[in-house]
Amino acid sequence: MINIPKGTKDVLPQESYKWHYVENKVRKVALDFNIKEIRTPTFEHTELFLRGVGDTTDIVNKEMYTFNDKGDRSMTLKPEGTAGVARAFIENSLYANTQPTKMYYITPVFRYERPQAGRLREHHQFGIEYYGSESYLADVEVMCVAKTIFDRLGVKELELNINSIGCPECRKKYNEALKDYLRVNFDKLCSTCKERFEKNPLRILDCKEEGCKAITAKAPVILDYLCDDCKAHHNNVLKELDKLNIKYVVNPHIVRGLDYYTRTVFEFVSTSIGAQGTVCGGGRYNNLVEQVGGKPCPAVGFGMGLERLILTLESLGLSVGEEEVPDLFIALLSDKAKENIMPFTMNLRQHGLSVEIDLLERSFKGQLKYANKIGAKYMIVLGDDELDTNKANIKNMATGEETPIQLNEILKFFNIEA
RNA sequence: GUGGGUAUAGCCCAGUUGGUUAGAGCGCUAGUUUGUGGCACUAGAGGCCAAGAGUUCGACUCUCUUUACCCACCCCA
Repeated sequence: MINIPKGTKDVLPQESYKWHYVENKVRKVALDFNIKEIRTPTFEHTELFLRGVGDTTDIVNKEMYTFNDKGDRSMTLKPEGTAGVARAFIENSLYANTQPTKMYYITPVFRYERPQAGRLREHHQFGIEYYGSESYLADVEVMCVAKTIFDRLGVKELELNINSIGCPECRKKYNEALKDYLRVNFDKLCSTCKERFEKNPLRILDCKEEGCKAITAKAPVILDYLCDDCKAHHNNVLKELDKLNIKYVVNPHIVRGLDYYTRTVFEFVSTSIGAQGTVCGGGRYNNLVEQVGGKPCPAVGFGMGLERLILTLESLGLSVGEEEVPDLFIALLSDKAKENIMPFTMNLRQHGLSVEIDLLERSFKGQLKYANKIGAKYMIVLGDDELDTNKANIKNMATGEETPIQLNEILKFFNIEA
């Protein structure tokens, strides 16, 4: 028996409707914001992620599915959605069009991690990318997209955490201040944080070790070190969120794990789906395009984990949609009916009616049970009487109510033009 | 990579201090007199008890190893 790779999941026929539900919701929200879909390859040159995501991140260092193709090129299954979009943006000269360029994607992403609740080796993200605007309005609109999705799905419990990690200039100053502070307590830091100290001291703020948390609780806050422009940008974002009545928590400790972020970073966090509660994470990445080889172009966006989103809906008892069921089941009662059933059924289907028949040659009673089992909305019995008179009863399976109908008026019954 | 937990029917689970034919519920299939499903009742199919080794007269049960899954750390969506 060959089984499914660790950390991956089958979406079975009886549950795929959940995916259709969230994907449809999310696509409709994108449409309402005039965001267009972009599809990029599942794998890219490894170099793209080294430069885009950043070679000091855990994602790049130890979680990528990297392989050499037959031409000995190093390829990597996308560990996140943004880098590929940035590459496509540059490669297809989308910067030459009228800006901004607003794009969304639904894509699998791959990270070699230890699976646990809400964490998989292959998961799926909905994400949006706004290129070409430096304005705080773009940051706010991006957050509004996420908020709108949650609102329409009925999720009220997510907390929006927001922070600014400034631009490279103010971050430099802050890093110095932070290091000065941490140096005093260096011995008390955990071993991984000691390593982070030189490479990426910001990450220490995100450490979950009690000892480190105690130290960082009183650490200097980056918001106090922002340059005037970054400060103004951040304040404008918050002001705008206030106007929109979007609640948030300014959390100076959130630091995204991808190196491309600048200024705004944010997360929507759920407390109901286990330890991996971040359903949506994003922010601004003004330097990404340049880092992967394009002319500088500001950008902002987010990624949203669809598995975590579905988990959240289910854990909160919210709708995840309904399983698709056939409109009509046709039960057979005679050989003559059997001879006619296929053309009869195909005609209905070709007009867009979802019709099911028995393919196992069951007994009459077995067919009715089957019709019930599959949740058919309506049922008709096709026998010699019906074929001779062209009349049948159409039965509402939920209520048991039967309505006389002409066999050639089934489509009309379902309000479908013949 | 580091911890902890679990592994018996398709699914969720029982299984007595080790004792011979391994159990329930749900689901599945078929019936309850032959043109009407859902409920109820009856019957049936379906298990190398995760794998391997050990202890024992005897192992689903005890020991060890392996594997898989789950949860947490880490990281992140």
